[in-house]
Amino acid sequence: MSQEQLKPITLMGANASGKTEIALALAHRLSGEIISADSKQIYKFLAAGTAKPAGAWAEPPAGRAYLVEGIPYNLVDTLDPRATYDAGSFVKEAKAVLVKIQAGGKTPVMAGGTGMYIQAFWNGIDELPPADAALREKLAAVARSSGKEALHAELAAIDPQAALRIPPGNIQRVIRAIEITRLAGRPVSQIWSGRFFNALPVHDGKFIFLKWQRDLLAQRIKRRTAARFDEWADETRALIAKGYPADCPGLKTLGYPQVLDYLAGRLSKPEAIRLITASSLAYAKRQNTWFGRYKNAMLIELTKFEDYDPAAIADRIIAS
RNA sequence: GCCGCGGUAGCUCAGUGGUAGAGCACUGGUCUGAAAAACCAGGUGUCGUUGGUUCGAUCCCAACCCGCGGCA
Repeated sequence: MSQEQLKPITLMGANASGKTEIALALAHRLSGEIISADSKQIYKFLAAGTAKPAGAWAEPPAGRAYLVEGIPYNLVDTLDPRATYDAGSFVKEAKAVLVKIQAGGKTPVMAGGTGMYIQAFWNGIDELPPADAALREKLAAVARSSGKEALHAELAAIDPQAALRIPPGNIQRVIRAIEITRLAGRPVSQIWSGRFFNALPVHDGKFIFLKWQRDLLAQRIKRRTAARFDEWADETRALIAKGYPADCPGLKTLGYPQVLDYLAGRLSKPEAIRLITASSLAYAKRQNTWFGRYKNAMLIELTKFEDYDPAAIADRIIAS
């Protein structure tokens, strides 16, 4: 196996675009292992709701692995839904996995739809203070009592540059900017190096963006949501029965709030499916906007259903 | 058949005698440890149809069409 063949393949695309099947086809052909770049499939017990690839945990002598079609699928099904996860953790873990895969003489295939994680992985992220839940809650309380504008003004007072870049309505980012500035002791705008944004990802290997024509993707999402809804409802009911709070990080995932509303009788099944489909589509739009920036990615456009042939697409990627 | 209510954006609806607006949807975009998150921008229209009154009607009047409810 040459060094060239051990270079990673990064496969990006919106939800329901069929990345998993293509990644598996690639792994079969290249003797590869998959690294999932997905902020929600990382959680245990969220399967139907996150379209987690169906697999099983194996405990071979070589080590514990989640296997899908016999292929190790890394960074899925490992985290408790009560735990938080973030881009920094992903970068650290994914880098370790990448090294491990290559050391084993296999080809890493990174597949996922979480653009921020993929970008953080390739561009790196600046050394920033980690999240401080207590501080965040304090700042959120300020926004609740005095308003978002007041919190934004607080940011403007300590870092006018950052305040210009972040709209007052985006309270999450306002809080994060204040958090960094306070914890680091200097303005966040001076800490941002610009390496994360303002640059195309400096990737190694192949860099692929799988893009469906919108109306076709809408049909795929609609079909998939309806098909797995009952299983999704069972899964969610079981989580609540196990004592997981409805607002824990794992359940703060697209669609679960609607499923919870359905379980509570606040939404009918067709209505829940309609709402979930709509927000999945909105999410797909954001994903495509994100990946669309990557002019250095190989674009695979799917404009009819027949275009989706995982084996053929895998061959095309390998030949590129 | 009669009575009542309604017909305005893709949907649910607000509104005015000077050609119209909200929420959601939709379109484009932003993004540094919550990212399946959190945001920013954009109104896309035969105001059911046809007449009448008026300088001017989406609004007032009449007839008609359609929907819902009630009475027959």
